[in-house]
Amino acid sequence: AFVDLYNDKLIYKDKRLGHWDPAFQSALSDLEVDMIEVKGNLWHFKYPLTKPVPGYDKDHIVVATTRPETMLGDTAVAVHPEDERYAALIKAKATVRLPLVGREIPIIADEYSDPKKGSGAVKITPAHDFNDYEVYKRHPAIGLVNIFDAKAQLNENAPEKYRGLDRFVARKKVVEDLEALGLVDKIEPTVHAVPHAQRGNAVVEPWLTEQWYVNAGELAKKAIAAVETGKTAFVPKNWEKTYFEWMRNIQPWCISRQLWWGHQIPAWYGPDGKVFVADSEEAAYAAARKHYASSPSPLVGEGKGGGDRRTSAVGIPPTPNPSPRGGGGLALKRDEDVLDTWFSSALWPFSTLGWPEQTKELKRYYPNSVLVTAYDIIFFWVARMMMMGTHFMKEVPFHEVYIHALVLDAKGQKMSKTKGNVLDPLGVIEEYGADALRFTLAAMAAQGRNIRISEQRIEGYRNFATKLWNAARFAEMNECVRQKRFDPKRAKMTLNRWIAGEVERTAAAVTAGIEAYKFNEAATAVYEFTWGTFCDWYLELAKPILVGTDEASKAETRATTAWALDQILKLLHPFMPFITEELWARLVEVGVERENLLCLSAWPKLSGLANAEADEEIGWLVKLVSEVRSVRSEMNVPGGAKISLVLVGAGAAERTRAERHEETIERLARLDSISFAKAPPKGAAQIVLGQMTAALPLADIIDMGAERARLEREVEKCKAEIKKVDAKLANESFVAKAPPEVVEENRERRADFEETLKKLQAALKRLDAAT
RNA sequence: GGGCGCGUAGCUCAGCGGUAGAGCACUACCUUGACAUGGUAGGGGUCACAGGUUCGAUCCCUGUCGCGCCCACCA
Repeated sequence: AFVDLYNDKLIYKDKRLGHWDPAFQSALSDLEVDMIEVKGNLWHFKYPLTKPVPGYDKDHIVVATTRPETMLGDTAVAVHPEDERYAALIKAKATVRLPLVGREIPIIADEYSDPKKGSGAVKITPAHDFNDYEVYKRHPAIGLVNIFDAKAQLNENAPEKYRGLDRFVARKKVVEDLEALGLVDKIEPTVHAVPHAQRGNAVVEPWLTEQWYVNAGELAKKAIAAVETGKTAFVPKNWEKTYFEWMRNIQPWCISRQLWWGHQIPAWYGPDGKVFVADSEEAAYAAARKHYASSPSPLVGEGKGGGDRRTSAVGIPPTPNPSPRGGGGLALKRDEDVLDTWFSSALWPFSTLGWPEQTKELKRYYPNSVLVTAYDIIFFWVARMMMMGTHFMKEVPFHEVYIHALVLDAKGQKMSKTKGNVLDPLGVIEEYGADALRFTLAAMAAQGRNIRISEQRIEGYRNFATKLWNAARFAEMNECVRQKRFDPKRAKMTLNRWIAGEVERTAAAVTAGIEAYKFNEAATAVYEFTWGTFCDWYLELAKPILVGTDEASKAETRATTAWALDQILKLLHPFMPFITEELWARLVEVGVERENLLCLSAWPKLSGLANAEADEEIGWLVKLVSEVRSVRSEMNVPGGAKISLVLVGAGAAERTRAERHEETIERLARLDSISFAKAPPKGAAQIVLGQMTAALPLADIIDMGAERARLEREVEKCKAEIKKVDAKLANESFVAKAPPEVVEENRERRADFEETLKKLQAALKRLDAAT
């Protein structure tokens, strides 16, 4: 890949400023720099003009810096071309005498200087500042003076008295010397971010080095287009902004590293420094021999090879050439640097599949469907895979990039080995189980947001696992065993029809959540169903049947329970693989054997199970039981007190339902009996349920004053709701402009509240009559 | 300095142009036959603030304040 890119002129060697770690004497990039806020000063220095300038009333120009020692390497002072304060200086082509050094340097006009900052004049040190280097490239005439050696000590380009000094020692000395000369205008304290090398913590120094670069700007074009045209899509989509932001401002990618591990760069240098990039040393020699045969004999000697880039600027002794090779006295020297690890990582989507051979695997698995990763790796890896993939394979490496959350510590800090705030997953698993941890991560994986790990949530989901285990145990105890060829569509009982429909809805929600990478929605759907629907209602409603004597109903309910539990295990398996697999096996210790492990079983695809009648009937049942429980609790009916329920105004359907589920209702609402009547008995608590009023005769148990207060509260709530809806409906523009179904919905809502209100008022009246 | 994002119940967080939700915590009751790692019922929110768009804003837009992350060497 390196050779190909080189031949396409997309890899080149360039001398540029780079981050330099003086402690390790190597060029830095990527991950290796930390910005640290540091207290420092902003020193304002006066640079004297070499001669007075007409139209400019001072004899000097003020520049400011946070790194005074760099002034020894200044080669210009820049002002903004439109800055009127300095127009005369530009017009006169004025120069200043660089203090301490004596060099005469020009005042130039460049857009880089910002008239609003400091004095509006900025010193230019092209060899030691990135921005200044850019200025230098626009004004090459000013030249460039490198004043540091590889250890960031002052070199021979600095005045003699500073040579050999460490940069920070020199900083103090320069300031002192300028003060002695009266050239310090002022000193302002400041706080600024200073890049530190992560290993060793040395302040990084911008330093001229020769490195290998990839023309990332060129490669980025196709990678940008691929995302623009949707060939590759980010999930969630907002990460595309980040991707574009980076790709459109991409800098040449420095790929050489001064490390002794890694892929060595396949470049060999002839004695005159001519570079031969080739797949192998043999090929490099062949190319070199060919080259030198047709051109004048190469210089023989040392120090001109490409491997001595560090010596070109400062005095590190050149490495001796390795032993000559290939005969004929021609000796090539291989570049000592290695490739940035991200270079080979960028090739990963296809190099792992046998590329450049056109293998079966490459054909089948490139492009990939989805890359799953975290956002902190978009720059380093995703973007580069996109560049290399679109370049070498002419096709994106993957169609989707799912950016998942980062797991942060309890304080919301990114976990890092360096900081030592890493939560050990093994410890969590030891305490709560791997399933609980996994479920927690899924449940908290809302898109576009990080996860702050919460031990309480993990504990909650551990409890959920226990709940599931106990539900399975209940099923086992009640002989709910798997039936071969069981079809929930053929269930006759409303309860079983209902749960089948609920399973179908849940399966659809879980599937949709997973497919959209909304794992929290999927996890929540299966959690709510399992606990809130299956355990809290279905199993409770099934109990009377399971302990009853109707064998046909019992059989159907057992089979349905076993089936529903199997569906739960399947839906839950991606989130809780261990407990579900275990239960999958245990549930068939008696009964029909499994065809497969759970992890190899088909994902539920259900349809046609929903049944509106069943939904309505069970919904009614749930409501009735809940309301009775609520009144019992609010009225402080003692737990042991058995009371009876009188249904007033029940229609035929309600009567049938009440009779069919009599035992269930009695059990769940803790009732003695259920009866029907035209009017409620005296001294009863009354519950309005649609057309029907449910009365609980409690005269001798509870305080009727409390009942009156409870009903009045209900009335108030009802009135408040009606008032809200009325306000809406009275608004002409609402009725005219809102969608008709919304208006209709509100009318219905109003009618429902009105109905309930009437019934409540009637109930109150009866209460009054009774007391 | 540039970019991205977040302020919703006490806490941790979902959600969303038209009835404000979960878990934990809290209160009361319940050792009922799967489960006290449980059950039942409840209390608790001007959805940061201010404007704007809209019939209607927690949700969309703008601004302010507070917080976080990423990128950027320092005049």
